[in-house]
Amino acid sequence: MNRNGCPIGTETGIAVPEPDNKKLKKSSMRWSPRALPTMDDVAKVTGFSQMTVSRAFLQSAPIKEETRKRILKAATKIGYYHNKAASSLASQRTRAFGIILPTLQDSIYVSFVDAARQVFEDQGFDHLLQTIDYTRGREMHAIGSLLSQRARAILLPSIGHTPETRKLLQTLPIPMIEIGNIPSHPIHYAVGHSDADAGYLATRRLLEIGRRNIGIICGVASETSNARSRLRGYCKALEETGFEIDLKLQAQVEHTIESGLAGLDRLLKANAKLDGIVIGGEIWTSAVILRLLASVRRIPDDIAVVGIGEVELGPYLPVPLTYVALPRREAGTKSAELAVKLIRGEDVSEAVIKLPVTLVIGGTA
Amino acid sequence: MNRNGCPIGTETGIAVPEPDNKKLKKSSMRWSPRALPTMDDVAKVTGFSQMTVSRAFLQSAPIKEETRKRILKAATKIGYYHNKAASSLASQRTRAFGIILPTLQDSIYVSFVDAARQVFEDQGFDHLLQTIDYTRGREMHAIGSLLSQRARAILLPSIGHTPETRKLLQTLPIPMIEIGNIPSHPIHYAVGHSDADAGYLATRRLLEIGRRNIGIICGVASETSNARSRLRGYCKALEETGFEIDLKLQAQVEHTIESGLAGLDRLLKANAKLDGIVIGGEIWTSAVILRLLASVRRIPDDIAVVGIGEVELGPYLPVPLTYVALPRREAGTKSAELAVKLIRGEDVSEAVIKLPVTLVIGGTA
DNA sequence: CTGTTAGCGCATTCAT
DNA sequence: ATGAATGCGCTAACAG
Repeated sequence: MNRNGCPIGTETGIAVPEPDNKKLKKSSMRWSPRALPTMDDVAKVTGFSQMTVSRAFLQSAPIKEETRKRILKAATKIGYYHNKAASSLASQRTRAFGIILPTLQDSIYVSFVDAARQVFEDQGFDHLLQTIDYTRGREMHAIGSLLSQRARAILLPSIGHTPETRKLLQTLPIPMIEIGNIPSHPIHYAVGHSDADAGYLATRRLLEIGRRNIGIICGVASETSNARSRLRGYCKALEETGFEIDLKLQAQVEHTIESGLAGLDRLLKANAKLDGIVIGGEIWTSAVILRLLASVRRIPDDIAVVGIGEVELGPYLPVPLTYVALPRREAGTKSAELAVKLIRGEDVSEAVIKLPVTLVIGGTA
Repeated sequence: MNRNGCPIGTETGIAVPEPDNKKLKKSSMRWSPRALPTMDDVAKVTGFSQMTVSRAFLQSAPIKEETRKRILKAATKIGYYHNKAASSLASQRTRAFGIILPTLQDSIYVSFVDAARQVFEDQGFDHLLQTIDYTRGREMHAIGSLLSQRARAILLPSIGHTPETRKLLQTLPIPMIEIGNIPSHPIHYAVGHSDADAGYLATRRLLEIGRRNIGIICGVASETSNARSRLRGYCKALEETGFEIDLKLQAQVEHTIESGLAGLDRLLKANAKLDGIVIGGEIWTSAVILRLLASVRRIPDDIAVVGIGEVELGPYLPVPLTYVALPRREAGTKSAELAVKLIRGEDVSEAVIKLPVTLVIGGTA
């Protein structure tokens, strides 16, 4: 900082700094590959045998603590990194789990991944992250990649398996742990919640505060299982209270904000007396609320709104969001713990772990 | 769907479905591990030698197309998956790149990762994703993990290397490609943009529409290099126009919405005539704009706002966002292409690829 | 185009 | 607690 309170540094603008790197031949910017040291190299340096060096890197091997320290120090010094390919080939196993995510896009799975990662790391395991971006074809690709890397188990979203895929997944040699909406017939194991419960809880809230014309915006039921489940919970709540199901109150939309807003417009146009909305997906929540406010509807006076799933902006919206919280983080922890137990050959009491969804009351309903 | 337009399915509620899995002993839910087939197994089934099976899985190996097809079909049938550990051990190389992300949280890096992944996949490479959640200690952990997996190059954010880390990174045996704000002294290679340019462009816009008391909300300059750069660009624009730098117009805040809003409040309190704000981070953008509107300021009439970085909600805010777009996706593509070229031993013309930032004009400024 | 031989870097098993 | 021999599953280099 200079006295004006602004950082001192290179000029802003067109100038681009030159790298000052010794391993780059200045003239040609070509990278010269270098081979990494092996355990034999570390052995030679320390005077121990290759086997003892190996022991220094293993979890529980008989080795004197001082020896281990000496070896690890020497290894660091010469730039040795434990070769996992060789290690897992020799030991006939890896210490890695796979995680498949539908998308990185709407950061829904962030807390899930974070929680799972923490468990794996604490237990000395790696995790291999794959994304499929809601593309069916990429799911098998991701699984293939993880199996090629000999992941010990795979955590994957429960959404969107076709019956054929499901059959194929059944036969896989490692445990598949489905996350999110618990499927009616899990492949192997499942950890998550019931999206039907979530839809039910959201709709119940609106009914309880006296709403009678309740619409829902959600994904396309024929395509995604969680949209199907949320819609089912919505219908159940309505029917329980003696309301008729009205298709005009359902907007099944694509997974984009634009599409969600179009769905909202359809709902408003087709239902003059609309007084409640369930927003069945984080991606649409903020935009729908802002659009409602922009159209001079008061929330919750004119229209009450309940979201499904937490959104970061929720507490900072003009009216703080009322929503059904889904147990993402807990699912991450529980599923990772389950995975670890399984590959340890431990007995697990349940193949399905169902976590509760909870209503968080803000100001929108 | 039934005639009422709602999905038919299992009851909502407490009931949890039982898995119908043959590989699970019903009584104990314990997983029985199975060994995966090897190339020898495939060889036996097809009648070819193990080496020919190997060729069927190699990128460019002399093998009759019909033979390859037969082998691949048999492999699929018996559930063989190419063993990457053995493969890379034998071939003395992997086909994997590492990507390190600061966080999955604010989905800033989604388009970057997506673009990079696409390049890698097209070229037949894997990618290994690691997250460090802005924690310094985890960076070396992530790099170590990637080196253990023998990644051929690493794409990593340019933010937040301490001088010591930087020195260590210099000596690594594989190319490090820094992404995002281009550092003044890249470790090896860098692909990205200038955050100083971004700050400059945002501030210029506010000056050009006649604003005279322009504040900035950004990260803590002493901690993150991109906050430092953005602040520098902001100062440069002001000084160019002959304005004094005023510390009261700078809010350096933590990477949370809460903290950003507190910063906004400080700016408003300390500067009665504040008529422009640069929001130097996606995480704060939507919340700051909503708070301004809630406090009965008109945008842009009372206060004009320019964001740095695109936000998904931008077009759907009460006033559509004016912002400086950062080349995330292009950086993903370019950096992945660079990585591939490097490990192919190809010559690259530049060690630093600087991509332009552009002003996208909405309604907030 | 296909088969044979050797060995990648490490962990297992058995010695000491 | 340490070392020696052996082989994990695959690919490189050669032969045919």
